[in-house]
Amino acid sequence: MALNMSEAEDKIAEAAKKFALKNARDYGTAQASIVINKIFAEIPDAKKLGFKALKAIVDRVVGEVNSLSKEEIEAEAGKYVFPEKEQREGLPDLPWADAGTSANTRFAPNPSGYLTIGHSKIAILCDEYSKKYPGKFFVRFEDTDPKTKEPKIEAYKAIVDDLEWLGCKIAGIFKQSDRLEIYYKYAKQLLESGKAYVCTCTREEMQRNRKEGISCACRSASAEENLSRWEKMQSVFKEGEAVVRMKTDMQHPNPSVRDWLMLRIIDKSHPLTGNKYRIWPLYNFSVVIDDHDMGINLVIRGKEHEMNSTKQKYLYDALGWEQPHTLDIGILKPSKDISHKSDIKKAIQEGRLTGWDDPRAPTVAGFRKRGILPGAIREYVISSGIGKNDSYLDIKKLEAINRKLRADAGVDAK
RNA sequence: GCUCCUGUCGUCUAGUCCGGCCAAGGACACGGGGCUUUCAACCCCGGAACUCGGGUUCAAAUCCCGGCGGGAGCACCA
Repeated sequence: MALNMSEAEDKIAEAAKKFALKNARDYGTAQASIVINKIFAEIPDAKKLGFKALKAIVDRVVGEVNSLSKEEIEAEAGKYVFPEKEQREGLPDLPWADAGTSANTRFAPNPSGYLTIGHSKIAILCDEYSKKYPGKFFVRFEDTDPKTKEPKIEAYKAIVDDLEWLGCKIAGIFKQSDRLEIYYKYAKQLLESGKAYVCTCTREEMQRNRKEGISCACRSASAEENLSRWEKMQSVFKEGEAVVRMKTDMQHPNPSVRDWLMLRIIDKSHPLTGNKYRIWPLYNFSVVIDDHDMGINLVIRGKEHEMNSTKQKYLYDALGWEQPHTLDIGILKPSKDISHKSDIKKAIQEGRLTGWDDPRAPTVAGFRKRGILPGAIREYVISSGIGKNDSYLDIKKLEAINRKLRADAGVDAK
């Protein structure tokens, strides 16, 4: 038998000995199945040999190794070098990216308050990826609802300050309230091409139709009619009397996808534009226009937006644009009792916190006052990854990272 | 209810796409020891997990089916 041993078999027997020694050293006795796995993983030729033949070799070698004394195993194993496990550094690679990819990202807050730790996770991830794949990171204020989400003037600056403190490299700052003419241009284009229509049904009728998958008469109106109705939206129609809808699929399983709303009339003064405009875009419409306009190819957002991709796909197709790549991220919540911006607002009102920058507040401003370094927040965010599971902030871990960073920087040196 | 997403140590996670270098790695927390006048920090050591049940395979955290748990969306909000 020994005379017929091929070169491959020698190689395998040698590898088996090496793995068996390591296995015996680490766990007391070597196990054949573990050794076989390692051989399959490291020696491609092993498959050619066939499982039975391989097992015979491994069984023999494992038997020999297990008959050795502890000292002998230790000595023999010491002759080999076993690589340490590798730990990935930083953020994972983008599966679709290659060496020349540049990632253009955006952080799109509503200017209604200060940045929480949850927001900063998204912002830092955007910034990090636009650095990892050199591209641009934009800030875009989504302030298109002066009624239910009234923008706060101070917030525009406070948010930018927080982002800069966090070390984000901002390539440009946009406000959607500056961009209404652009949205109108595309709305008209869509109306002309029959991809969208002005709907004058009442809110109740529309809700019922969507729920039941029924197309209303507005849907089949001519382009001329739609354009004329669009003009009337500027002044004749009252708030709630007409909206612009995207033509999607009235039979879509999710009723909210069925001919979703693109623009509506709001007769309330906007803190930035006053009464200049009264037709305001809805989120899904303005987002698509802006992302395309700004050359965004990587959208990083909270996973609650995941469903919006389905809606937006119709718009991208209608305009002939390519949908950007997306990363839907699990929400990083400050703690069990304070998990949302509104909880912080409430705590301030009730006097439990002195303000958004209270050192106990889970806001960027609060952490700053508390002595947390921006680098610590970034490192924490990066270590928490891009998974879709929600998680609570592990404050002890953040503080541990912070301690280490402060020591490295000599901040607390005596 | 419908549509979609998700489930790894106490916690946050790596690994899952492409099965085998995983009897599952790291960090924080915890326990023990060291150092220090004490505490903290720091150093060393240790315990600690693949949601469950089937299937495929020589081999499953990884693939397939089902159950259970968690989350999101179903706005003229973003």
